[in-house]
Amino acid sequence: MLNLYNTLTRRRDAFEPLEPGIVKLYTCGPTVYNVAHLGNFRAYIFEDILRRTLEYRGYRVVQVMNLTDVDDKTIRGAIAAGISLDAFTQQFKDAFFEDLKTLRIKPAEHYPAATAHIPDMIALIERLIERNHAYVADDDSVYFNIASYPAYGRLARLDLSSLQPGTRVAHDEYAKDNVADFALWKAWDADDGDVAWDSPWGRGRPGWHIECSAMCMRYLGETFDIHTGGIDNIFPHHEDEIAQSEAATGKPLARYWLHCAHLIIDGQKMSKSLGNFHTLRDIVAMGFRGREIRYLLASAHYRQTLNFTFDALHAVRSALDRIDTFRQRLQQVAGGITVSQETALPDWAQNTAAKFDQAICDDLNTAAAYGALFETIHEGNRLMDGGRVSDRDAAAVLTMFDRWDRVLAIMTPDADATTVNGAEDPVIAGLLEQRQAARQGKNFKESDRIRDLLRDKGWIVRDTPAGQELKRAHITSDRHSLDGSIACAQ
RNA sequence: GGCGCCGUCGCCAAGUGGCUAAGGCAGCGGAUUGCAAAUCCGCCAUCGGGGGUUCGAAUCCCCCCGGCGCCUCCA
Repeated sequence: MLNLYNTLTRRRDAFEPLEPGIVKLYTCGPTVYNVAHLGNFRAYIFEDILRRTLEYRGYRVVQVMNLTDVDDKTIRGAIAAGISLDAFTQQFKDAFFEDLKTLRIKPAEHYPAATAHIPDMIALIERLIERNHAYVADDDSVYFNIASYPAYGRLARLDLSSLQPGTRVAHDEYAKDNVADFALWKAWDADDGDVAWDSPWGRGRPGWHIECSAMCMRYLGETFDIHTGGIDNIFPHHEDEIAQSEAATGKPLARYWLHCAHLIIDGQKMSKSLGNFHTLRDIVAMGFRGREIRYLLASAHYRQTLNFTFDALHAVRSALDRIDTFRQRLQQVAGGITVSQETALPDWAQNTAAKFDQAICDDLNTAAAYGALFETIHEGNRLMDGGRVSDRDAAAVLTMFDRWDRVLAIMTPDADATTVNGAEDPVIAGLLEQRQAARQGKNFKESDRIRDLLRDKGWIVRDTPAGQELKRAHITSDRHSLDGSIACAQ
């Protein structure tokens, strides 16, 4: 059984899809006015792990992630750049998909763009007007009438009567009947430049929330299973989505609402003014890998504020090394044999296998799942030291790791980071040969000199009973190692 | 002012009423190694502070201290 914490009920609810075997999932995506930052990716990794867990549990998943390509920020950005809205947002859409790959995030089935669904939004707004849930104001904008929807505030647990207007209430929204009413359609104004669509209410553009309602219903139906986003989306975005969708259809929109907590940097909110604002690209440029960042962003439970630090990121590298070393060791013991998932696990792995499943199915407890992973590694190493792991057992554990990795996606090194045979580079191969000869002749001074030389060239060599092994050294530059010193090998 | 979250070993982080408080990183001692590396063995926290409930609390309640978030377009 899979339990998921549902913001709607504020409990961990047993998950059961509407339609057996298939899960319809809507995940709030990026506003493409900028390159996404670490906080955004914390949420997308959470959603990826949710998706992967559902698949792990045997469900087929239909996931929709919207791309918000029209709003105040995208319009402002396009005008500032002097290019069309489409051209402006396209570059960030491209960057977004590249970043998803870097982080091993599985693609969704659909990535609808808001600008491609304006007619759907107009149709939905018309439906709301017909049902008296929306009205055209004097400024030719259309607003949702909150007073017509008594359940408003149910998700965020907000008491409407106590709602105080925040500082960001636009001054120009005087046309609304009620300050809490929100825009479904915004009449064109000069700040919009040439961004506008025709509608029954004149030229204008959609409000923020309506795109998600229109697009989730188009791709997933009027009621679907899971809707996710960052914790900050609970109000107003998701609250408004529920109001306008359910007022239009009379049916519940999504049955499970999951929200991911924020990320902080060194205990502080990530912000440009504090100088701790990082995009994924910034971190990659320092020499860290997507795999490492993914591991770190999934290392805390998704409903817990995650403290991102460079110390922690360095620690990840060592942890991943431990995983890699263990898997290599298992492969050696397995000696090339592979087994199916049905093959019985050795006793020592059955225990942690159960722990892993329990953890991941308990509201996606990735931190505890990592615990099970490392307990397996410890026990496996211990038994392999004693020569008490058969080839078949090693293969079975490798198969289990592969299965776990369908959820975690952190086990395998990047293709360009895998151990390379030194023979591929004649210089390196030559040095290895020289070192081998020196060691055979007990000339350890010379062998140590070559080892240092290799390290300077970016390779770490270690001696094993099977001979020399070469690993690529991993160089990063961040505030803790600005000298570009060599950290652990990848 | 309203609503909500959090404070667990040097760092990251599980655990939310009852086995000796997971796990990773770092550190210390030992085994192993020509030296390293890897691995193993051992060591390394009583849970922000105070009070209360309970046979029993890191886990529930109250107060205080500290940090974070939402309150109309921010994941």
